[in-house]
Amino acid sequence: MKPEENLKKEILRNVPLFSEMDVSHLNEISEIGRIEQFKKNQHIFLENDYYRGFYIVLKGNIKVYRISAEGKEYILHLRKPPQLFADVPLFEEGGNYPANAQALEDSLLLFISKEEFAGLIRKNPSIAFKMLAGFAKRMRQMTKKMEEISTKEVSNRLAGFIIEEIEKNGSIKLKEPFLCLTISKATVAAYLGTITETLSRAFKKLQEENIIVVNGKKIFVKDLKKLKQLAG
Amino acid sequence: MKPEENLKKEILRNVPLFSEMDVSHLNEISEIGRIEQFKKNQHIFLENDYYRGFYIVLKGNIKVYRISAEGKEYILHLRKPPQLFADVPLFEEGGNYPANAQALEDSLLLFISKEEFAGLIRKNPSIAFKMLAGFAKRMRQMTKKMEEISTKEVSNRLAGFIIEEIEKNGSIKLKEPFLCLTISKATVAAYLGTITETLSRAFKKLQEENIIVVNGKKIFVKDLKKLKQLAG
DNA sequence: CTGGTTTTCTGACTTAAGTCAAAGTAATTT
DNA sequence: AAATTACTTTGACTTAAGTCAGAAAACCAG
Repeated sequence: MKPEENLKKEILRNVPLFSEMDVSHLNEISEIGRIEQFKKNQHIFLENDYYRGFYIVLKGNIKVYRISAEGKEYILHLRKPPQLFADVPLFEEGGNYPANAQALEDSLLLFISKEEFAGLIRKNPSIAFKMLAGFAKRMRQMTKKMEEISTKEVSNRLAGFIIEEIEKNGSIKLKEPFLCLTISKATVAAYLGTITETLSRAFKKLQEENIIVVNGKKIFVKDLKKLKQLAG
Repeated sequence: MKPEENLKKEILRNVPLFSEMDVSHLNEISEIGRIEQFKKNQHIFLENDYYRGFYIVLKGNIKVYRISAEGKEYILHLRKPPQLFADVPLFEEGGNYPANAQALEDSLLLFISKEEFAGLIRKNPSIAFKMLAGFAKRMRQMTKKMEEISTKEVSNRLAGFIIEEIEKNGSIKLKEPFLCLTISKATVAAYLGTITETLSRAFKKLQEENIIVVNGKKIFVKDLKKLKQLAG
């Protein structure tokens, strides 16, 4: 078996959508999915491309974004293993991708075509419920983010972002939580709905208040309590 | 049959979730749902209340909102017939309502308990797919709104809101589209992620540019092309 | 290592939108 | 209809965050 195959099975087990499947089912999913490699900065699809199916991130980091009429980039999601993206259009009328997707680093994706997925869900209708749970969770996250963008200012949103990240990497439990950005600060800015200059000043502000220490791409949390307070 | 019963059946036929059900199924849904009346300003549920089930709007207007730590109201959704609300928590772990819901006018709702719904979906698994389609549509709307809030300014968001409303009431096809607000401008402001003063100025701006004419709660669209352009 | 590119930061300035206070208008009650 | 209340608009002011331009730092390829 190719080394990729092991990674594929390993990750599939962690995809919430497939988490309760037994081995034979996982093998089946593994069969219908096609592994695709993308170099850093390479696009996976563009807005308005014909919708072929969705992706599961096996390795790397993907940004899904749109460009506004005025040319401003707006980042809809950042996706790491074992997350899905472009799964929403599976259940929509229109036949095109509604946004752009680009690899932020060399990435490995599992592509599942809409036709294959239709077959899979026909055989395992319980996947529909998994999907509903996944959608529900994301809607919750989205409403939270929407609320944040319209009621909080940038430094508060940054505080929230840092907390999310140290929760994900588990270091929130340590005495000094930390995080190492795998994406550029310009990307973080667009994700928080702002621009690099403003983000830079927000980082400075948090540093001046002795809440964090920034060293290039590394961020050390000095005062988690205050950080949480800011994030609200 | 009570007059409410007719309204109930009539509306249920229009709920996308139930749209393709045959009469016997609709009757069944009608059976399990309980009609509830709410006076203007009355609350349907509050944040952190125990989650009992979801609602279908038969008549009236409902706002689902949250209050931020600083006391700012943020409106998540405005719901009219035949829309659903509080359906997302059906598929989530936590057992509480994640927001507040309040009637903006005297309203009639159909309440469906989570237990009854679980039974319904067991008998008609196809409802899960309807639900997925509904969630997908809403996620699309939410991403659109999020993008708008973080990239456009208030007058553009207002333009978008007016277009949505005249699309919904059908008057967009007329020579002079119009809309009659059923909610206060303070509510519109909170829905657009801003405050009354700023909204008032945005209305003024659109009027000064001869795009709309505002007369109390009535808004007449004079220049749909420009309005669409602003909305982007 | 070095020259060049990209990314990030800083400062000066502008602007959209928030705050506060007050006046004006509309709606409701008695 | 008068009075009370709620909603909306206006004006003066403040502020968060965007723009533009340039400096500094980090990253990479030859």
